[in-house]
Amino acid sequence: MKSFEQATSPSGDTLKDRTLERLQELILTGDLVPGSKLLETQVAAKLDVSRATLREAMIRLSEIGLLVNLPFRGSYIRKLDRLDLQEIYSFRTGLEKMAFQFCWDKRDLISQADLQMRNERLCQCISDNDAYGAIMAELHLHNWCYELSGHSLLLQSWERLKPNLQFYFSMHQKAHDRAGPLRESHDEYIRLAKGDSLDDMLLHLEHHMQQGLENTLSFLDTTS
Amino acid sequence: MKSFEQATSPSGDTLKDRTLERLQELILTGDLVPGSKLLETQVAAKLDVSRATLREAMIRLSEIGLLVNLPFRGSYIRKLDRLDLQEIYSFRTGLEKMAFQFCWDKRDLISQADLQMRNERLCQCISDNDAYGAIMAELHLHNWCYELSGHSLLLQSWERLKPNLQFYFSMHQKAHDRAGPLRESHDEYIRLAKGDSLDDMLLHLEHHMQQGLENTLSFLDTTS
DNA sequence: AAAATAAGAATTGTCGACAATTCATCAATT
DNA sequence: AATTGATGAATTGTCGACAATTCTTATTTT
Repeated sequence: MKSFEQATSPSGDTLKDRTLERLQELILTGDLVPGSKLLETQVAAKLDVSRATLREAMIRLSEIGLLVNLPFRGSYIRKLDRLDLQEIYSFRTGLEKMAFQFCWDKRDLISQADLQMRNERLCQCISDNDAYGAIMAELHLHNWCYELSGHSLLLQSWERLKPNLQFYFSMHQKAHDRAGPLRESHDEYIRLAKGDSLDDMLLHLEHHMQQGLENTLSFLDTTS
Repeated sequence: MKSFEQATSPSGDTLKDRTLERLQELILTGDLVPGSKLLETQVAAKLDVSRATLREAMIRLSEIGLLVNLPFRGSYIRKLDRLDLQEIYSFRTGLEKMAFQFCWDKRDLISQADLQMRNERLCQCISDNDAYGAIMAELHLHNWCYELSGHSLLLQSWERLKPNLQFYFSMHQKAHDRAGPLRESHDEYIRLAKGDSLDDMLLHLEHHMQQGLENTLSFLDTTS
């Protein structure tokens, strides 16, 4: 018997899953203010689902880290401070280095063309001044190495981390309306990812991520 | 206002959490056979909780990977094959390498003494032929670098991965009643972890993990 | 006036019941 | 005989109500 198909997209057709996505969207777009408390009855009514269903969705969001649940005291929208961001970025760096190590020998012409396409989509969004699209395109670009690695645990970890990045990017963008964390700094990334030296790629990753972090960190002094 | 205290031990005093722990224990001890289906009504009755409470616990176990949930079709106890184990070990290797990179400069006499103690506890269990205790002691030993790293995302990832290891060790031990994956092979690990060369430690980690994997993989041919 | 205490309201945790979907059985068709 | 299709049972998904806990506010005490 074939073992269970890992659902490539965990967004099933169950109401709980759709609720999860909608709530996540509400958080990511900033409709729900970081630090504020989520009243289950209220949110359930807003999303037109029962509390039980909402709670099942909230558990997953807590696991991801977008929500902080205190037993009997409620769930709060995650607040990101400078330290949290540093953690996210350093962890992301480590994950992506792993991903490149695993995917390195699996690269071929098809996957390289795929990478190229993702980059072009990103550049297009930047040209169009489409900040939100650019964020998504950048994340999709970075998805490449995880998908290619064929390492489900690694991909899973990245998928869990990604919403946190998206969350911060949205916050950041909302606070300072021009898109911050983006630029054409991916040229080198692409070049090395197609190149022959894994070590160079890994080294560049550290630099690339560090720069991305500093580039975004310099703003975070709005609220303590 | 102080931001939310990350609960150091997520095992809160809520029934859902206790249920999670008990169900996890049932899986880890092998009372529930891998691949078998979990009937919610049945398990809920067995644990003497409502189905809603059980379901909330099961969601978390699905996230960890001990359960596989198929919408409308049920939840199954995870089945580990050779490939899964390889993934777990390679991911674990990457995580622990990250952990040592982060904790390296934080080592001091106190933490080194702590490491020593954990190793001695492991050796004690091995001497006593306490297989289960040795498994726990080994995991606790490896916890050291994650705790010391002070990196919550990293620690979290490890905590999520750990039950899968525990799961396999128990399966393994149940299938071949002598304790398999353990030995005094941690001497070198300890020595290098206390030493001066991070590179040597990282290199040894690859070796240490690879050996641990091979040591356990050689059995897995009981059921396809 | 400040701190401690106690009722009441509000909110989260838990439960049992109903709805939607899948699974098992068996008859009908080719 | 094998495949298809329908019917009923079993199981999961979803809901609304009750119980336990926390928060608020008023009252008392020092």
